[in-house]
Amino acid sequence: MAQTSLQKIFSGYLKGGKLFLSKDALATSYDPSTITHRDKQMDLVASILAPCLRNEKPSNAFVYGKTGTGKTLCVRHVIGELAKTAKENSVQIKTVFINCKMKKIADTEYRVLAQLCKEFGYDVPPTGLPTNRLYEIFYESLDSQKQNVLLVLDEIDALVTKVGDNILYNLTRVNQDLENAKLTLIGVTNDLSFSETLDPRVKSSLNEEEIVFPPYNALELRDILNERAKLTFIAGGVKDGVIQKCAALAAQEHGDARRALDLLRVAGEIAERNGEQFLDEVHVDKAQEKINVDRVLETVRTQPRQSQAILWAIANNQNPNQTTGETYEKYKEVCKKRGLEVLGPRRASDLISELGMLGILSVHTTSKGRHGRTKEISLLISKHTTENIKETLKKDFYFE
DNA sequence: AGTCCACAGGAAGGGCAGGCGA
DNA sequence: TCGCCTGCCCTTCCTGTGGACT
Repeated sequence: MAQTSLQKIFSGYLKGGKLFLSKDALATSYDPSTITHRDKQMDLVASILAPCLRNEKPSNAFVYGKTGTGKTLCVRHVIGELAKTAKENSVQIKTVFINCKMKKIADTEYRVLAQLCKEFGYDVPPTGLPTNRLYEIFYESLDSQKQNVLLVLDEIDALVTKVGDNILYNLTRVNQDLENAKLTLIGVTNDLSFSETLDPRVKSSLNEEEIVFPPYNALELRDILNERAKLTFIAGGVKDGVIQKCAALAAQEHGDARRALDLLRVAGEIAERNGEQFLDEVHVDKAQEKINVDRVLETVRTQPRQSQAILWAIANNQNPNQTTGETYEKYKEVCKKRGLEVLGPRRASDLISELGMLGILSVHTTSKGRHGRTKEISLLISKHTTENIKETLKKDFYFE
């Protein structure tokens, strides 16, 4: 029985019209040959980094812009072109990209340094050495040959929030001790007020140049989508209005191009799965809903058990506006039933705040006068998504 | 204006795991 | 083997706080 239904799916898939030419152009990793609506920013990055080609040290720079505004893509693109030109002219340039949000890879001072050492061919243990020793290894390897090193720290705000700006202070000072190499830092962040939080000494040396990437507007997003859609879908596969709708929805979410491309891809996949010949606006609506649910479910799945227990307690409480104390009591019951260890109220309060930061809960601190000060907690997701979460926690993690 | 509640949230530190070097 | 280092999760202790109540 199951076999025939599987075969039905496969033969239906084969018989159905082919909608996609290739999905590559909608992938996050795709590097287009030309980047639309970012000429000004790319020129600026290029002119800042150009001194490399004369073996001079470029200024350190900060790149600001919200998610999906093309910061990382443009920086990578410019550096790629720079490396090509350097190679043609026999100039020695090394570029290192580090994403500071990569958990367990580059989210602490030690790990960033370990990653840097690795880039220069020195394998250091994932933990154990004093940080000073790592700095020494890094400086030695960096200075081992005459070269201009461009170090791009993507999502630099995540690193500084977590471990402070000590590491940036040390990295901006490193050139004083180098004889052969020159190190240039390029910080990429989506927090526009990030530099305000830095130590003034770090700020002045790191913030020598600033490039701001404004959000894309709906028209710009439409151009980007049109270009990518041509490479992705068969001619005539996308109905009128689809691109506009994706662009408009993404423009509402602070002009996020990544979001727009995701919408288009998921909409295409939904249409293809239904065996349809065209992609229309209904598929975009479905894609929007699916992306939202998937995002939340993925977040919930990857949370630690204790956070899941708290979420379970909140999702199963009839009261739409719960307090910290109330939530904590329910959470204790859940732990008892599930045989989990019960965390202290202090830690539980932090976990509730973290769920708030993830956009799953709405958490507001309010004062109820005589009745104290507390957090007001409610679910920030739709009823449909909440049911999905409950189902997932029940099925995958045996909550009941 | 002062009191009081129910926490918020910062600081310090404990305990554990993983690892290095002598 | 031991002392030391780091990261991580957590507890304990403490001070601070907004606003209803007196």
